[in-house]
Amino acid sequence: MESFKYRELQQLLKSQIIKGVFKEGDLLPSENELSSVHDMTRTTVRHALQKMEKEGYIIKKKGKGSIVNLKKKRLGLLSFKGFSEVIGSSDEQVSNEILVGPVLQNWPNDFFYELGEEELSTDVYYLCRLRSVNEHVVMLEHTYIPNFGLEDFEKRVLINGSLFSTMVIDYQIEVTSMDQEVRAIKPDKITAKLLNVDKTDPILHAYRKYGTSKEGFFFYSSLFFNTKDYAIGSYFQ
Amino acid sequence: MESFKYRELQQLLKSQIIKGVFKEGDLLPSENELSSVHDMTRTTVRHALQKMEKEGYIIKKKGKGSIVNLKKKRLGLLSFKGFSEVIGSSDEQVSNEILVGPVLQNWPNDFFYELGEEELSTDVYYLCRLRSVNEHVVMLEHTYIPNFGLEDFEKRVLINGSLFSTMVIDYQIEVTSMDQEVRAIKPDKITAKLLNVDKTDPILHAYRKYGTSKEGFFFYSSLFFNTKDYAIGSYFQ
DNA sequence: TTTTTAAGCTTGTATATACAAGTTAGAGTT
DNA sequence: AACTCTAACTTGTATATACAAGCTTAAAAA
Repeated sequence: MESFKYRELQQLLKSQIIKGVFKEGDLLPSENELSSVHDMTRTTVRHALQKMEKEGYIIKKKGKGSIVNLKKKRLGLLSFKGFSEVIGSSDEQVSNEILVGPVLQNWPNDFFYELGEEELSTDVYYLCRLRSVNEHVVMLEHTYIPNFGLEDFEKRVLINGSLFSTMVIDYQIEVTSMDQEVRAIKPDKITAKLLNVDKTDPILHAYRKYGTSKEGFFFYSSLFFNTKDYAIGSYFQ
Repeated sequence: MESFKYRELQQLLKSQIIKGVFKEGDLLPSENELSSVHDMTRTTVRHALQKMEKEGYIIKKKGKGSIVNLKKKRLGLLSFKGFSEVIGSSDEQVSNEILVGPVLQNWPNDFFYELGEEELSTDVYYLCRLRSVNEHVVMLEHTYIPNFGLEDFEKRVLINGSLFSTMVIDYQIEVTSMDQEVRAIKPDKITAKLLNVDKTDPILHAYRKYGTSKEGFFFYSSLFFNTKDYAIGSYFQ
């Protein structure tokens, strides 16, 4: 583990944000305060904050401060959009049901991404989750996480129901990239039933490969979306 | 126009990259060279380069230099991925047919995004394009561009067949954000015929709103994808 | 010839400092 | 009570400097 001052501050602030020490809309301590408290120059503090802004954790405002920003622009996160309103900020109810808890198993045959030798030599955590918005099922996700030193992963409870948050806080692994393939398909029988759609209804399918800050560590998802009630919204900048 | 040293360098390098002074894979001059040539500290040069890296124009490598990077990660750009190979880098043939050239017209009724008063008070350029890969039709795109001082837009030829490049070079307008809504749908009769799919085949649909560097200037697209032969690939970091 | 080493390039991290410019709250005025 | 303006905060831009660490190449050693 390389250890740089700016990186340590970054990790600290990030975990504080995720843990709720600083909440959505809060101001972080000022750059001057952070620099004196953590005994580093403001330049170093700014370096840390710039990285965090780039990753979407905060928004910096001149003359104001650094504002905590959790809902937007997190990498690979897709927000569900209603036809007129955005979900999450309003009073929509989002639920996250784990159908199959993290279980250690072998890799499936004909896996959807090509795997490296190291990956193939380990077993893999499989996780199946169902997401709903206002009682409407919108997403079915199959996740595959290689068992590279994830201690007691099957015993962890997902923080905020989020795999990403859990990885950052419990394992200091940051998701840094995402590669995705999207298609419109007709659902198979089981998927149709779980998503509560007719077998003639078109659904959306995505294969994903996530890259992380841990060298050589990737994890994978196969996702099915019901876009009848809610479209998939995404925002890039 | 605010004028900062780092911003001037940024603009200069960007335009040099787009004009081809520095090509894909080239190394930019080193930070020390840039700092002495343009009479600024390396810190200021680094500030400019960091912004450019964030925008995807370059990739910085420690010990190596700043590498020009045009093909990847440009905002809102979706690459088409074959089931095994990526298109564009290999010898796949991509064609871009304009079905309806830029024509000035009124806004359609019930437009898919809510429009501002200023936008509604102008007319709009409509553009309909069909993209194919190896004779397979993969995308149908309807684009709507408000006529905010776009001189002679209907006479322009799209640079590299790209609307984005044309806007940057001919009008100095940079696309800075993209908001998108995606659904899986059954095609209507006309769309099915254009995309060369059966009317029972699921296709992918997206509404898009693009934000630009020009205050208050947005443009819009409605896109239909045939994902039977090629999935939609995207990569984020 | 092959390998090792070192020098000289590159970017990355960090300190110390100064002034510019946006925001806000309170003292003083009207 | 309502207003103005200043003082004190905030982040943004910029300089000058130093050393660390990754990459490349060419000289030196095996």
